[in-house]
Amino acid sequence: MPEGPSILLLKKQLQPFVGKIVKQAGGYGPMSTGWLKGKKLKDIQTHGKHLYFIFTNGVVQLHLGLFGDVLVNERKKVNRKFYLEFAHGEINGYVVSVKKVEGDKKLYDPRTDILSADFSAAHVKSLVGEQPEKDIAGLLMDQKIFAGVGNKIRVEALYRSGIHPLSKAGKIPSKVLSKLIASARSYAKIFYKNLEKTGSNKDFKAYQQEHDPQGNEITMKYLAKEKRKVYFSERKQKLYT
DNA sequence: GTGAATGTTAACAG
DNA sequence: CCTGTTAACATTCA
Repeated sequence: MPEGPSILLLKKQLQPFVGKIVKQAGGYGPMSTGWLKGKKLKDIQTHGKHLYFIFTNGVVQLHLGLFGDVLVNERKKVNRKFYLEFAHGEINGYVVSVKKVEGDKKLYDPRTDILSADFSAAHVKSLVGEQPEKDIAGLLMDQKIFAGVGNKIRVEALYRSGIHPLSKAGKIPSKVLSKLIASARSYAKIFYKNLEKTGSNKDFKAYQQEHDPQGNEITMKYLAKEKRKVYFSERKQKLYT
């Protein structure tokens, strides 16, 4: 379920709970939940694929992994990994990972979040510049550089900016790299809009396709190192080495 | 029944 | 100690 846009939509769906008091918290996860009872949910924030529940006495960081799901006022048959119950309604997390963030250290750097208003293309560009020897496909999945990018956004952003996934980051011309960063952001927004409208995103030009919209052949390559598949057009995406 | 899929992190080896 | 590889987590869909 989760790439950045799914998490952002989740935040929106959870807004009615902001400012409300937790009646009961729990779940079978390893994090203790006693400290949440009777506390007010001050705010909900996101960064990339992370969701944060902000309380006065701590922060709960939630991640959905590959199979995670969060339901509002609904339950599945299996036990909840983490939940918050309020006087009216509840938030139920399944197969999520949860941990408490202690103290008031900075939670994240919004400049790297492709869905944040504070995103900084210049900052991300300089981070990419620090690892010129790496393949661009690998860096796109690095959450410290491109927070919120998942396999789908990666594949589509590379296709839309005409870059071969195995290009060396340092060999990509500055202008082209800027285009890639812009593509990642704009595709994430399309992704979000589709989720909001229809509940799913199937707007793919390359991901899991055999041909692109112009009929060009799409190649699938299995990246053994990360155990993920990338899809691209040999003809339209230039390999920089 | 089988296999694949939007992801991270802990544990281990070297 | 640092770095890279492997296992674990556990669900839904085709």
